Amino acid sequence: MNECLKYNIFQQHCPARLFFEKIADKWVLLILNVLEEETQHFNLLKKNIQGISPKVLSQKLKMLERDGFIERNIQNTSPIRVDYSLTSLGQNVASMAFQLKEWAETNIEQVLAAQIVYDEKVIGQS
Amino acid sequence: MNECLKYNIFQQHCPARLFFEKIADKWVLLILNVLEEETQHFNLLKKNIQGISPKVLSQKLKMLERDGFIERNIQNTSPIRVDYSLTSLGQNVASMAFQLKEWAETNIEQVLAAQIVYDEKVIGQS
DNA sequence: TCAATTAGTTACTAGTTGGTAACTAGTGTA
DNA sequence: TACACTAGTTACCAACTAGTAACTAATTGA
Repeated sequence: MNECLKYNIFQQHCPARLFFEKIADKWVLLILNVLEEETQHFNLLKKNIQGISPKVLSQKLKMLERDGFIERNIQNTSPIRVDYSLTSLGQNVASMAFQLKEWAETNIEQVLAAQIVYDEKVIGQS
Repeated sequence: MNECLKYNIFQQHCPARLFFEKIADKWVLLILNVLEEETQHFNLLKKNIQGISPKVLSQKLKMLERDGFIERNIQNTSPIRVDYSLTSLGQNVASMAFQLKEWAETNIEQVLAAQIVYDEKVIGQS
């Protein structure tokens, strides 16, 4: 292990590892991607991230707020509206989440092609 | 939804979404981080990624190979050794995984500080 | 008064993930 | 012969994660 680094994600109980595991999560990265585009309120997030349940969305938003990634702003409109926006800390991670999204969308065909090649090879072996 | 994009991770059954969910995984991102540094064989990976079991490591490596991210090279040494290395496709994702690792290790203290602030606020409210 | 919209919460359940420990199988060495 | 090292695999079980559906609570407008 590297003695120079105080934090090391390869060490099982390192705080950085625990945190890394928390952001290496599909819902978290999807939420950050949506917020990277613009501030959104609860129902808008739910609508934009197809398949997320209000329970999970609520849980993840709470976690992201606690970690200092997003801000929760209650708007005095009626009916009441709660806006979620990225903090500067959150923007850093969100930009990485965005890179991952862009990469996935533009390279998925290469991945699908690789899968076909692999599957044919496996069938040939059996 | 954006009509110009063929693939969109926000759509629940889009291949890009399924793939995005697959790489948004702690073990996958940890493996890619280790391989980003250098080619490794099975037991070395297991040793470097503290806490991973041979079962999970084997499953994830198979998946990564199928997706075209890593190459599995059997060395004719004795005892036999299997080297895992990144493909050019894998290097792209690995570099993003590396950014995430670096970010986690350098910013974890800010996150821990934010958690303390949040927890104190919540206790104050109750 | 009743429906609709906001933002969630709750209880129950189903599904997925991962840990443990023991095992296979091939090769080399004491 | 027996152990060690390579690379996994397997079965069983525990724990976590997430889906469903119904519910709370406040406000507004018909």
